[in-house]
Amino acid sequence: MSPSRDLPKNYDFSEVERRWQSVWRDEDHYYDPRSTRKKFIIDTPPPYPTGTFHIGNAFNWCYIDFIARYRRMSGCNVMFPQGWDCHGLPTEVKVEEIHGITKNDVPREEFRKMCRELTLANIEKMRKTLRRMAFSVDWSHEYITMLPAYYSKTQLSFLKMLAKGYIYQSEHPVNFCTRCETAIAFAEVAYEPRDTTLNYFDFDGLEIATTRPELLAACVAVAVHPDDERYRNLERKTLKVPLFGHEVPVIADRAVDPEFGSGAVMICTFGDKQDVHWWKQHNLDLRKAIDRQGRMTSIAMKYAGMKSSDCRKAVLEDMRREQILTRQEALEQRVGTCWRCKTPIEIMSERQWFVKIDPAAIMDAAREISWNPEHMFLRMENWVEQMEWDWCISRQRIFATPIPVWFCKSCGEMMVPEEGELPIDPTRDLPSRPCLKCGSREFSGEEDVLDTWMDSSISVLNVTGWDGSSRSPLFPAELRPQGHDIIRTWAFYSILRSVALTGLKPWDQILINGMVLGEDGYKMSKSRGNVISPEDITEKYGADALRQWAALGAATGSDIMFNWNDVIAASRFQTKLWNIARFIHMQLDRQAFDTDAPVNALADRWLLARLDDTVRDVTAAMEACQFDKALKLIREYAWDILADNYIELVKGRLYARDTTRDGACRVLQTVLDTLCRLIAPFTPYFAEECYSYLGRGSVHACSWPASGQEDLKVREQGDLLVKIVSELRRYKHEKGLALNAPMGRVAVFSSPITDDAGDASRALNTKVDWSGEPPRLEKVPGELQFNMAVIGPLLRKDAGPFMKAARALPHELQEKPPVVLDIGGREIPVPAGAFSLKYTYLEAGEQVDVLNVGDVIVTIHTNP
RNA sequence: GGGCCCGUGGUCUAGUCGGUUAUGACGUCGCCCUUACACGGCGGAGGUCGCCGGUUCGAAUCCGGCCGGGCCCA
Repeated sequence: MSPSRDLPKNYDFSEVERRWQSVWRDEDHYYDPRSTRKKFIIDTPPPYPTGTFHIGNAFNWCYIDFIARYRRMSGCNVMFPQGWDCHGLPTEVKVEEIHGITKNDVPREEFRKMCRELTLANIEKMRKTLRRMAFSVDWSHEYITMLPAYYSKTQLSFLKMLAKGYIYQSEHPVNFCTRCETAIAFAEVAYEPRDTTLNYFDFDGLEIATTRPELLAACVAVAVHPDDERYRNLERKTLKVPLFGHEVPVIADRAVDPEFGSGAVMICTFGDKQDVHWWKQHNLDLRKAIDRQGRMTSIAMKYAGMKSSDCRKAVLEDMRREQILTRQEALEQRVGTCWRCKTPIEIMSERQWFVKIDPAAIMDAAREISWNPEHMFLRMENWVEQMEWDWCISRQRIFATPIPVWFCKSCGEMMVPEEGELPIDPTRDLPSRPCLKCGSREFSGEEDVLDTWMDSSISVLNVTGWDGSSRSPLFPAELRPQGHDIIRTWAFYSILRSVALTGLKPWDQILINGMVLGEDGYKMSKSRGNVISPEDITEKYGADALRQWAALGAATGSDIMFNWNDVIAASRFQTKLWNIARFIHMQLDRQAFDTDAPVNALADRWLLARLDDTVRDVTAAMEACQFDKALKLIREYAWDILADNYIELVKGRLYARDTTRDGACRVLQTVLDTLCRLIAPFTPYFAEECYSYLGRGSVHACSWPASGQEDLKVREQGDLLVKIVSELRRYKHEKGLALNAPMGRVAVFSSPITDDAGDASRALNTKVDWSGEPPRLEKVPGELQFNMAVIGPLLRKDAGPFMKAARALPHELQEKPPVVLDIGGREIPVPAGAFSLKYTYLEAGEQVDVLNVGDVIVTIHTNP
């Protein structure tokens, strides 16, 4: 049964998108575990549930959805899971804000419950946006990292890596945020420019410059450059630290910059990363002057208990009073800060948990992955090459996956749970067995929790069904899509964990998308006021238009500026295509046609040949994730080739009463069907609506169109036909004739086309005669035209002299080229198609205007 | 300071392992309400492809240097 083909005059995206969203079923996008089709698993990024799915997420998801839909149509069994990366500080802060408490005011479990409730509400809001955008998510594979089903896997992965020796605890300098009161990893350190003061002071007779006077109590040595003549006599001496009085050694090290400050540096534990190096290298003492809350410790003596910033002021004041502060200079420096709260980080020595980093193994796996765009691989390489410390995975927070270990209270032995007991919270649960070493039943649970990246870096193991014991047949995944901002975190940690737990790369391919910038070219931010949400756009122009913007706004991997113009252009394309569909259905309904009619007319065969080319090129672009190219090709085909050229050319035939229109109807039906399929991954609502009028079910259940053999002859002849008609249209325009006005008789000579089924004639509203013979006109030889694509590669250096020699030939030889050509004493063969002679024509007998279209000559009789 | 990316008509952008007249969109100007579409059609104007040098018969494309912008990292 055929549905009504009475397409509404206007495409109402809002009504259409709402309708199909309610019709589509989640089950249509489920991965089928029993299927024998080729699997295609996407390790999608789990967003942080802030409650808003922003445009950067939407951009990222558009890429994923284009691929998921394309792969499904290509016959793959696609898994497009949706994860939520829940744990972390922002939620803790938000909960404290909402409830007006601090995390220490309520029991840990109570606080976690508040975090979970907020997170679930946020997830629900974000799901709505995902559905509105028509992302074909497999909701049966949704995962939420804060729920036991997921974090028991995080704990399992911890135990596995602990058993394999990847994880250890150690007292080691770590980056520490004193506001969040937790250690953080290097990847979480953001560097920011700050104005500070460089303070010169007298250090037991030696001038020292420091930006951190508050760390004087933590001073463990003074360093100078070994070649610095000024300090030659100081080596192996000790100096007395001002205000504090302890003795520290003077050491020589080439890493000291003699140009900076006074050329003498005080080494503190720890002012910066360089201090850590010196401390290790020279076996220096450890003096902790700042505690976890950022307050001065007892070694700071009279300054103990002060905040470090107050201590800094007090120390400078005391230096001034003792007249040892000699001068101060303004200095701009880059300070490491906590990426969440922007508090300057301190480097502190603390007992922490670490994951060993094996750069070689990680790079081996990274090299096996195909990176798109390729140069993104370099970002990974650069990051791995400069890794210096292992990955600190312990955090002193609450809303996170607990580290699943206990310590025996009597002997200190570490105890871990059985795998079957997971998940556990060691601060609440107790081991099922007594201490293996001493038999005690008294334990203290580890209070530290895991870095959130420990959750998200096993996303691929989770979706491929890893259970800790064996490798899942679904592993590795086919694709990891993500932004370039998290290569050093998520991509890096995922590869590390995959190598550690399975010995394999996590994915075959990684596709990197750029960042979304505001309309002004800057990063979107509330303070700048350039934020645009996906809902702003879907309300005005619909999800399909937004999706087109994502595809076409930038080449894959590049950053993309948001641009209303592109969204508007996208919605116009939909309007255009809608009108094309309306026109086609009108023609199909106007008069019954034979659906098996032969397709003979040149224009009809040409349209199919061009469709075939388009399918081939779009498919190649989709395979390479070049969505801009793919969508551009589709638009060109629909708008230029189909609407502006083909339809204009065959309109007359379509309006005819006879059966010459049957072939065109048949072709139009095919083309509309194929176009809907090609556009389906990009504009799922629009494609579905258009396709529904064909009465062939859902376009999303269709197969991706296949391309056949290229038909070069039909393509060339059809291109020529279109070119001739468009040249004649321009001719009419220049003569001030309306395009449908009658014009003088047209004759085409030297034409490979001898029959166009009368299409040109009807389109131009005049008689058109086709002839393979040359015209009987007086020819005047003109310019010689060279085909550089032929000449260049064949003749190389000889190309220049060759062209010169060819130009010097008499016209007869230019017309019919000789076999060889003499260039300054040497004879070289003349390649086929190297050049052709262009003619101008004079009127002969009757008055005609002449157009040259390639090698074809078109005459127009000025008197009809 | 290091690594990577980018610089193309007024604006945004394609092309970048060399090849005839440099792609498209928006804007702009002119003509056309031709029975799918004026959210349309046809035509035009507008470019030293950041600058300088090199390689080459030929460079937006390759190489070197410089200038400017961005991202990441010291």
